[in-house]
Amino acid sequence: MTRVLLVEDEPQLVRALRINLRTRGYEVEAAPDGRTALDLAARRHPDVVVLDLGLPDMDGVEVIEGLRGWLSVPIIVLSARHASEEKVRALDIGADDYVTKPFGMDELLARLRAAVRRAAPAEQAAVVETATFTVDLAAKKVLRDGREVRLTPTEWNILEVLVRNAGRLVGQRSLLREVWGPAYEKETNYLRVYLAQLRRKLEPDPARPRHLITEPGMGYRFER
Amino acid sequence: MTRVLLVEDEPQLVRALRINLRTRGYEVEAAPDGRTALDLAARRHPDVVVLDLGLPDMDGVEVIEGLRGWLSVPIIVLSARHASEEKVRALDIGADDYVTKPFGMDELLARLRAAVRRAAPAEQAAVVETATFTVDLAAKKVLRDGREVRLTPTEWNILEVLVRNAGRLVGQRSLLREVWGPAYEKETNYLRVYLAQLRRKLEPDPARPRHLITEPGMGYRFER
DNA sequence: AGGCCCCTGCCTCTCCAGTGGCAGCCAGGA
DNA sequence: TCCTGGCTGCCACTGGAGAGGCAGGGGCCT
Repeated sequence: MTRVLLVEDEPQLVRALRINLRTRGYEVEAAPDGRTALDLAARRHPDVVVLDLGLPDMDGVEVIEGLRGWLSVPIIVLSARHASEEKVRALDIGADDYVTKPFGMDELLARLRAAVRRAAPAEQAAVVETATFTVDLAAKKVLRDGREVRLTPTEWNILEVLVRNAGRLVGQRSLLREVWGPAYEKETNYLRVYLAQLRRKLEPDPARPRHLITEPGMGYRFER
Repeated sequence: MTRVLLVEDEPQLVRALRINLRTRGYEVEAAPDGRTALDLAARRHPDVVVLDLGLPDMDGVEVIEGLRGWLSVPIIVLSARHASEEKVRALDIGADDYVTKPFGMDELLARLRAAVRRAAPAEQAAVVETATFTVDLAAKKVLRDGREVRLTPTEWNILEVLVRNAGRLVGQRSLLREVWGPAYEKETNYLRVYLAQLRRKLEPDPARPRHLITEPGMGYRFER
């Protein structure tokens, strides 16, 4: 199911959108202000963000910037402002679409579908194999020697981020941000504990990891 | 360079868009009708398509359908029709954005940038090669003779700054500022130590560096 | 009530960052 | 010709940050 993060402060509009999205099979998380939005984005990992630029606590531009850099999902901006500079600014700092109020519900939904469709192909390659274990990203399963390995939610989240960036280094901060949220960027000890657990469950020789590799001082890397 | 396929039958609009796109560094292919558009798309493989729905020979919807299925680049639709059903239809059969005429040139260009940006990551190849080693900026890896070279965080930061400015001189102050921060602009001895370490790890003959070159009294330069 | 997961605290160990000392090279001046 | 000063490269050393291992408690969900 597609998760939508709806950032909007007008209750009626939230209500209307929520109903429309729900009936079309979307899961909706609503945030009435920027702070809540950033928090929810970190904790719930939406597939797409619908963002009103006129929020009570922060400038919409700040919200976009707060999301971009670590979240790559599409952002569709809603705004009452028709001015060209506003649109250009929002699009250039990372928004994917800009819809001016008042808007037709049908059009917004179509733009949402288009944005989600374009973002989708990125999640291909749902199965990644190594010499000792197999990760099925879609099914959320890990097999080792034909047997299923049980991972806790946190363990799975970490493994998922690393596998999606297979071969690339993932910095400690970005890993912490993706799994625990922006407030935990400095808790590097969490990583040590959970990487050790993952290695115990997955590596043939946990003392000499071949797939879940530490880059001292920088981060971690998954190698197949 | 980004190649734009511009499908539009009004000569003035083609002219205006062509000039605007050219000056911004895009390569422009123009097609006045649907048949030409499909033909050009097949032969020239554009990176993005700007498509007017009102064409003399075919319905714009057919053009979108003719492109989609084998071409995955973004399609931005231009149209004089504001009706909601039109937009929904175009977006649902594969368009990525829908801009109604008359439109602001700035806005169209911003939407174009957003569409290209979203499609881009697939073809990024942040890899720089020299005769003796290879730097992969995205994966944060350095290969030498097929083997991976381990760099410490500081070593990597320095190498990254130099490689991103390949061929250009990087002043001692700016290098210190980028790696250690503004407070360290005078600690030129740091550079001597770490450049020596990098040369030992990467240069074929560290005593006679070919890629990490000192410009006495000025700074350092990376040459491939 | 029980189980399990998340997080913490402690210990050990590795190794990187930064320091200081010294030698080589070059250019300019005595 | 020799000396000197500035810049660079090389090496050894040390403090400390960061990494892993282990054990245990608190809290949430079932």
